[in-house]
Order: sequence, then structure tokens, then C-alpha cells
Amino acid sequence: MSFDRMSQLFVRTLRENPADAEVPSHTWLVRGGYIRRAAPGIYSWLPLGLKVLAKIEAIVREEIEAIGAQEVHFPALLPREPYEATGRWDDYGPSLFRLHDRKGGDYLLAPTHEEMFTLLVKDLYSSYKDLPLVLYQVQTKYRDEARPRAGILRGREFIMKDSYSFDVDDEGLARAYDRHREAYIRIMERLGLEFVIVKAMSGAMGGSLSEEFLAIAPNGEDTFARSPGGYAANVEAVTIPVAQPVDASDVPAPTTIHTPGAATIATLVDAVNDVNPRPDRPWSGSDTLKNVVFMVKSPDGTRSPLIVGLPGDREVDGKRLEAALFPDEAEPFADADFAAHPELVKGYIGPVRLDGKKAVAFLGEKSETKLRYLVDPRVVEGTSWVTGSNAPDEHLVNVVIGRDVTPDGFIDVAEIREGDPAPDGSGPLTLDRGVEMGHVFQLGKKYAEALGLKVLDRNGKLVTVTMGSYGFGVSRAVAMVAEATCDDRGLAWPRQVAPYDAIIVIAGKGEDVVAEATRIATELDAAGAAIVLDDRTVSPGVNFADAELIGFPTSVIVGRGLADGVVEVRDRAAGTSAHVPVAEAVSVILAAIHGDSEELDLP
RNA sequence: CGGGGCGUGGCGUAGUGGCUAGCGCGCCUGCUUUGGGAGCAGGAGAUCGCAGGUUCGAGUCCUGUCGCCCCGACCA
Repeated sequence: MSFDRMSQLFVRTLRENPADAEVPSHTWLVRGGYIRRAAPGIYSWLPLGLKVLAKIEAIVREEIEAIGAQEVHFPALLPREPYEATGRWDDYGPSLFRLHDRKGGDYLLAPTHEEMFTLLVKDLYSSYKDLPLVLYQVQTKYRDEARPRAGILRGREFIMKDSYSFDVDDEGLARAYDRHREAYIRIMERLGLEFVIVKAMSGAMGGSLSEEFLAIAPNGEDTFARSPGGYAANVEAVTIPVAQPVDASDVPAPTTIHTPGAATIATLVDAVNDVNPRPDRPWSGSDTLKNVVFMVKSPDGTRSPLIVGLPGDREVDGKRLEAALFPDEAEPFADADFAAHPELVKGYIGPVRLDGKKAVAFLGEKSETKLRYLVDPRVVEGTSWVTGSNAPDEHLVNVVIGRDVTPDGFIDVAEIREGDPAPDGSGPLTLDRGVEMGHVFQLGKKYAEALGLKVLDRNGKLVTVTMGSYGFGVSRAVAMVAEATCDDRGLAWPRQVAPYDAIIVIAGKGEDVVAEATRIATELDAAGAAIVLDDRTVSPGVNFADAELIGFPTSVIVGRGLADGVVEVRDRAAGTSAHVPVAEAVSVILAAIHGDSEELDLP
């Protein structure tokens, strides 16, 4: 082994920001010569990038093997059949890269490998005595994302560590799940990422308990909610408890108010304050019941309208709606849909119609329209609302849930807002953004059942194996660590993932400078450090700027200080610098590399 | 898929229908320079995304098309 020379290293740093890079990690990884774009969402790894990737992989492997997982490796190119058996050939939809071989057979580039792991274990194991078992791989995954973005943070090709646990019973699964959870905590800590573990939705994966490891980052795509009392959940997974029923015995019967042109909540509030003011306080958006119509499409293609009733000051959160309806999908109620349902008057939809003085349930159970009507958990029995009357330019006041109308049930899809109470009573929620680094699932028996993975238990009876699935985004971690540590001069890798431990800069042309720098590099290399010697004959500014851009944790500048018998040692992350006697240089640098010393002192 | 924007040497960009498409960075040659992205001189490198149209004349205007980027609905 020997140190590398900057003049020979396959790196070209860019002086300007690439035009297509938006997030800092993308900008710096491209400018620093770590990655190059090959196609949208698909990147090539250059030597520096590969080194960081390998370091992160090593950390992930260590921690996952520490909980007893054994590594295997499946093809990325797989036949259709196993995915057909579990229904995912269809469920994955357009996100799946599909291709054909020369005989016309269907293949796919695997987005994840539950099926293959399940089949492998089925192939080889058949007794409870063989379990528990945990297998994993580090593999390239393919997902034809609707919109790849942010460079390597969200690509269409990415590297994931995925592991799978196999157990005979729920206790075993819970144990495997907890151990993965602990391993992921250690991985996140070793990567130096600030993170939060949030409750998540299971989505297309199926299964029950599921948590996400989110690296906290303003550029993150996931929004999560947390409370001072320790509650944390992805916004899709926040569940608002159904409120207690309210006594409505003194609420008068519904009456019509004239509200021409008040087809929005804002105009409705103005109108009702004008026409029918409250004695105690002005009406507000939260007094109104907004009814939003969607066209719900089920997997078998049937479409039916769904009306969601929620307080007028809330919007329906698309992500939460998607999660709540899965596997059905919601589409906006188009003009053509309104035309097909003339009973729904756009802007004036409500659960009740007034027939003379008599309130008639219009939506929900025992309604006239037979349209499905689900309401927000805040819209409980006894609450009284201002809402649409199903006639143009008219609304109703004093519509009471349970008295005038009985909805078909609850649906919890209203937006979560900063300051909303946490569902578990642990305080007001705050919203932050994060990047999903890992996801742990208790899959249960979905895959084992679909693929027939059973073992004999101690009584000689066949039991279906229960599984867990645990993903960690390895290539994403490269970007996330870069994102979390970079500054306005470039990357600043933490030592445990840096491509090199140190760069030795030859800042001068004297023979003694070259000789001394080479000696230091040689000795550090001999001591096991990964070193690059910057032997390029360029202006020192270029050396320094590149060292900072590429993000070597430690730079050693050998140059004019040599006349005084010192070299300069810089710490990239801390931004500190110290002059060190030449004779002590190697030991001081080794101490810095191995973390035995605190930050280097400024001279 | 909806909305917005952009396609001009390797990268970043300028370019009022009018002469030979300009600049910075990078690259090559020579000399000088060496502690914060050097200086001088010379040089290579572009059918202006593609196709069609309008025009005496198109990088510039029109139509189509392809691609990319950004914002929203999906996910490690």
C-alpha cells in the first residue's frame, strides 16, 4: 500500500456550481468530483465518491452483522413471477422498471427484494429449529420515480442495505425488529446524523408496525410532527383521536341563510357574520363544515365519489388522504364528475338538505344520495356547523352531527398544523422536515403467506413464518452526510466516512519541501492512514481551495514554515489550524486522525 | 401526470431579425510565477437540442418534437 498522489488521482474539481444542482450536497459532490450524472436520477461514482460509499457501507455492515445478520446477494435483474405471486408486479405500478428478454419474458429491475428473500428461505429451511434468521444484502435498487431530484439524495438507481428477519412467532419478530431498530440508531449515530424515529405508514409494503429513521434536514422531503413529550410521527401517520361527543340539546333546528356567491370558506364566513351574526363572537372558519369531494379509484378500476367533511379552516392533506385510502387512490372531482352528479352543487355541498322546516339527511347513512360521507375526527356527534345546503347561494346554520345527519364514519386526512395537540397528549406539535434514511417494518405474514413460506413447529404442525423488513439508504447516506456537514467552501467529511484521512499539500517548490511532504505522507501511510499527497505544481490557492472543496478532514501544509521547522495542520470541520514542529508532525496528525486529541489549537 | 423555467465549445454564460456567435473558467504550447483559485504571449475547441416553417437574411420569430431543471401528488 502506498499513498495516492493528487496529480494522478482521477478527480477534476469544478470551479463553478453545476446549473442543475439545487441542494448543497448535490452541488458539492459534483464540484468535488465524487459523482457525475449519467441520466436523470442516475449517477456514476468516481473514485472519491466510491471511497465514501465504501466507508458508509462498512459501517452499515458492521452494525447489521453485529445483530447476527448474514450477507447474501441477489440479482437486481429478476423474473416477473415472484412479484406476480405477491401482487407487486401490479401494485408497484409505473415505479417499476420492467423489461423483456429476447423470448419476450417479463423481467424487472428490483425495487426491493422481499420476494427473493422469502423464496430463498422457503427453498432451504423447513423447521422452526432453523429460526430465527436474519439475512441482508447491500444492493442496487431501481425505482422509476415520478420525479428524481436532489442528486444522489433521491435517485432512480440507489444503493440500499435491506435485511429481512424470519421468525416463528410474533415475539421473535418483535425481538428482531427491536434489534434492527437499535442497530439503526447506532448507524445514525456513527454517521453523525441528527435524526428522529417516527411512526410511519406501511404503504405498498403491507404489514403493521413501521417506523422511519429521518435525518433532520431543511431540504428533506418528509414532514414529521413531534411534541415536547416525545411524540414523533410522519405527518401521514399522525392519528387524530375522535373527539368526545358534545351535548347539542340546546342547539336550535337548522335554518337557511342566504349566501350568494359564498362558494369558499372565506366568503362564507363573511356572509354568515353579515346575515346571521353570533351573539358571543364572530363566526370563523372553524365553525364551518367544509365538504370536499373526491373520486376514489380502487385497484380493480371502479370509481366512486367520496365526500370528506372537515372543519372549514383545514385543508385535506394529499399525502394523508393517500395513506388513509390505500390501496385505493383519490382523484380530484372533475367538472365531468360534477356533471354526472347534479345533486352535488359545487361550493354548496352539505350533509343536510332542508325540506320546508324539516332537515333531511343528504349525505351519509340513511341519506338521499347514498354517497359515501366520511368526516374528520373533530366532526363528532353533537357538534354544530355552518355548512352547505345543496342549493345554490344558500347555506345552513345549526346543522348538528348525529341529530340532523349521521356520517358513514371517520377519515383522518386533515392537514396537521404546527401547534395542534399531539394525539397522545404530550403537548403541541411542531413540524420539521427530514430525509428518510431507514425504514423498519414488521411485515408479518404477508409475503410468507403469498409465497408459501412455512415451517414445522415443535408440534409438527406447519406454521407460516412471520417476517420483518429493514431498509437503509446507503447511497442516500453519502448525500445526507455531505448535506449535514458541508459549508460554503465545500464538503467537510466527518473522519469516519472521509475518502482520505488527510491530504499533505506541497506548498512550495524547494526540494526540501517536496522531500519533507513525501516523508510525512510515507510515514502516515505506513502507520495505516489513508493519505493523498497534493504534488500538483499549481498556485497554493488551488491546493487549499481543492482541499476544502473535497473536504479532507485534515490538511497538512508543508511549505514556507519548513524554514522555521514547522508544518501547518488544519482541521476542516473545526476550521482550526496549528503549526507543528516537523519532528512531531506525524504523531500529531495520527492523533488527530484517530481522534485522540481535541481540536487542534490555533497558533 | 399537473404547473413553471431552460436548451448556445468540456463547465458557467452573453447575444435588439443583419457582418466572422462574444465573454469567464477549464484545456494545449512557451516563458515567468509559487502560502489563498497567478501573469504575459500564442492556440485548439460550437453545424446555437432536433425537425419543419416565415424571411433577402433566423441563435433570435412561428409550429411541432425531444431532452433537462424546478414546484406539487410517490419512496431508502
